[in-house]
Amino acid sequence: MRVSRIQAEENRQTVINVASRLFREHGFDGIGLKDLMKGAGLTQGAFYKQFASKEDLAAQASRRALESAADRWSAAVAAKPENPLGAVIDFYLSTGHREEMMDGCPVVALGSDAARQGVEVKASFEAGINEYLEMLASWVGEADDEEPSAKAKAILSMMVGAVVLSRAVNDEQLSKQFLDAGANGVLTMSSAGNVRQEPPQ
Amino acid sequence: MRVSRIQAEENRQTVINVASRLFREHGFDGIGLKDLMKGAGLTQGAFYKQFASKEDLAAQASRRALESAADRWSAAVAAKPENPLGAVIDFYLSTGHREEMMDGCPVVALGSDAARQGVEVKASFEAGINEYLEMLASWVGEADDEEPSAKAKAILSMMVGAVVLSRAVNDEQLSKQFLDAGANGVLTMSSAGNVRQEPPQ
DNA sequence: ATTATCTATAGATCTATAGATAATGC
DNA sequence: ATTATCTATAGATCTATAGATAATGC
Repeated sequence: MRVSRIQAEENRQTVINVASRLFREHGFDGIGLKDLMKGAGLTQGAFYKQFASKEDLAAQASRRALESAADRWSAAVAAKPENPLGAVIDFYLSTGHREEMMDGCPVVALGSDAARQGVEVKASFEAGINEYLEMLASWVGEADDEEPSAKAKAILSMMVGAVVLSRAVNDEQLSKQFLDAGANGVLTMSSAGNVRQEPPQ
Repeated sequence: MRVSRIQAEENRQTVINVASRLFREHGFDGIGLKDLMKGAGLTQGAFYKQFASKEDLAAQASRRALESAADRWSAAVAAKPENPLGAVIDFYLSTGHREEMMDGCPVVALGSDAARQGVEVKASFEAGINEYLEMLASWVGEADDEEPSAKAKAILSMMVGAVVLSRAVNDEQLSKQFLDAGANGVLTMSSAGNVRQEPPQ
């Protein structure tokens, strides 16, 4: 029954990977420890030797999900380095991304739920969101702006909102229009002038 | 024990109103029938004479939540009719809205979860989202555009995403920046030229 | 007579813990 | 000897149903 330390650590990583997908698919409250462990080929009894609590796993799975999402951005850019923003928009605001909740952006899949979680889960989201922002800011560089990432924040907001909205409606046409309007909106924003960081007025 | 039909219908409405707030606060899976009914001053036993299932209540509570959110937009506009978009931005992208999940926009509070629900819940969201879009489109009117609401969809996406992101992070400064960058981004979008509806390229 | 709501409960599931087992690691 | 995982279970909670009760509505 006992496995080597190396195998045990590998099992732990598998649980985190599986949870990062199943939480996105079903929500933090939509799946139990039994099914999470089963997805990793283990039984629920092994859970508390690996994690302190379900919330602990939620935080680690969120971190893993955000990391893998940022990797996907990087991969898209690597395949089309002459137009990084276009490359990311192409898949992020696609019907493919809309359909694959389990492998898609965790901010879209779990953003509303993250608001109700503790500081550990939010820290995982914050780290991933900052990675997104760094990439975006480097692609939509603003010349001499006191807050260089304001435009990046507006763009990320539009991207996240567009996919959330596209998933929340039945009407396929309306859903697709959110993705397309979002894509064009991001391009409009990226070529627009400075976006101030301070409150309006 | 039995109450009049009028009282019974009133109780039903109270349950829907309570649920529309408690679902936003805790998520669809984060609160049970017992507590939902308790919030309306009833016991869980009365539930199935009022609703077919928990999902049925979720659909009706979602509809109610979206209606009340649209009413709030209207109220903000009525108080400042010379600048309707500014009036809505002022409260939607405020720290006040960020904090009050229970009375805030249900697309932000439950958008990620709505993607996992059935057609009835999504129909409730779709109806409310279309109301939002109609209002926005009338304020950012595009002259002669084949898809008059593309800009409205981009703006709504940015608004929703900005509040989702502002709630998903711990860092108060970063959180506030999403709201402010979103507000300025909406203004940039609203004064920008036409936003096409078709996919980019 | 009908019925809105109540108490009680069935049956499933949830998180977390306890003790057994069998392999690792010293 | 230690420990990673297993089976089993405690105790709480979940959705949904059943039958009792007491008031309405005919």
